[in-house]
Amino acid sequence: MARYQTGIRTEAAIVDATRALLADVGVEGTTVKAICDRAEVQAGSFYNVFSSKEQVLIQVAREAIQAVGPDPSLAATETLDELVGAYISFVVDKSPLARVYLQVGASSTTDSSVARRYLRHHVQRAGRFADAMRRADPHLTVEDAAVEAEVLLGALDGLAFRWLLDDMFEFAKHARIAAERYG
Amino acid sequence: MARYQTGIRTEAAIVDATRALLADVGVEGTTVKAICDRAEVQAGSFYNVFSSKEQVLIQVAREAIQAVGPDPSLAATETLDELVGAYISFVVDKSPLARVYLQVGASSTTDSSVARRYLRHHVQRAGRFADAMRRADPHLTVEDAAVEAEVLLGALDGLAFRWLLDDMFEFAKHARIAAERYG
DNA sequence: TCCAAAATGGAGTGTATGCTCAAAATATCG
DNA sequence: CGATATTTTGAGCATACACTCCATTTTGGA
Repeated sequence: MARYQTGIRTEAAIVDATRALLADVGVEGTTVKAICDRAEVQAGSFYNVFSSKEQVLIQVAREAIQAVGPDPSLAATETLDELVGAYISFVVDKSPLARVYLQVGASSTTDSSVARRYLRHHVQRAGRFADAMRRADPHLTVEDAAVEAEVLLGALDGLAFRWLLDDMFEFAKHARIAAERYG
Repeated sequence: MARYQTGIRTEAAIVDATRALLADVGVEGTTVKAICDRAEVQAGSFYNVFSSKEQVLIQVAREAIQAVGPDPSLAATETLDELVGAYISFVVDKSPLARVYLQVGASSTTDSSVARRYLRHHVQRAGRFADAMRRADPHLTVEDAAVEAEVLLGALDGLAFRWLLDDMFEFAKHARIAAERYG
C-alpha cells in the first residue's frame, strides 16, 4: 500500500483542478472529464486515486469548510474583531475556496450529509462568535449572545453571497460595518 | 395561435411541478423526466409547451425573484419595517419559492444571465431599502444609506440561507433583530 | 539491475439525460 | 356534425455522463 510520489502528485492535481472548477463553473459544470482535462490526467488515473466523483467533491467541500474558521487553538481568547478579520481574509485571500464554501452551503439539500456537516460547523463557529461577544460584554446572557452571533454571522454570510454574485462588491468594507452594527 | 384550455392547464402543472422539485431536491435533481412524472405529463407535452428545460427553470426563477419584493407601487412611501416584514412573509408563507430564490442566487455562476437578472433585482431592492432608510432619517447621505441597505439586506439573505440549511431556525425572530439596529 | 507494486492511457460500457417526431386523440368553433 | 387547430402520446435518438478494464509503463526498494 506504500504509495509512489507520482500518485500523490496526481491526487493533488485532481484536487486542485476540482477546487478551481467548482469556483469557476459551479457544481453543474464540474464533470469527471472536466476535472481530468484540467488536471491533465486520464479517467483511469482519476479512478485509481478516488473511488468516485463524489469523493473528490466531498474532500474539497471539507477543505473549504475547515478553512473558513481561524485556528481552533485560539478559540479561548480570540476577539470578535479577529474572527471577523479571519472571515474577511478567507474571502479575500482564498476566494476559490470561499466560492466553494458558499456554493456548497447553498446547493446542499436540507437533509444531505454535506448539509449536516456544514450546519454542524456553522453552529460551532456561531459558538465561537458568541463566546467572543461575551468576553467583550460579560453582562450578555448566553442566549442573547447566541442570537447576536447568528445575526452577525448571517450578515457576513449574506454579504459573502452578495460578493459571489458580483466580484466588484466591496466585501471587506461592508463586513466591517456589519461587525460594527451587530457586534 | 389561440391556445386551448388543456394546454394552459398543462403548462401550469409543469411550472408547479418544477417549483416543487427545485425546492425539494434542488437544481441537480430537477430533470425533465422528474418534472413530467410529477406533473403527470409525457415528455412530448413538455416540449409542446416549453422549448427547453432551461425555459421552465428561468420562468420559475423569475417568478421567485419577482415574489421576494413587495408591491412596487408602494415604493415611494413604504417603511423599513414593511420591507423587512415583506421579506419575512416571503420566507415564511412562500417557502418553496423562497428556497428557489436562494438556491438560484447561490448556484448561478458570476456571469450567467440568471446571475445578472438576480443582481439587477437585488440592486433595485437595495435601493428601496436605502430610500426607506433616508425617509426615516433625512440626515443620512445617499452613499451611507446605500451601504447600510446592503448590510441589512445581506443580513436578511444570510439568515434566510441559514434557514435553508435548517428548517428549525427561527428566521423571523432573527430577521427582526437584524432590522432593529436600523429602527 | 531486477522485480513486484503502483500508476497510467485510453478504448469501451451502461445508463440517464435532454430532446424529437409522427401518429393519434382531443378541443374549439361555425 | 364537420373542419381545423391544438394537444398528447410514447417510442426512440444522440449525447454526455460516471465509471470499468486491462495491457502497458513507471516507480522505487532490494
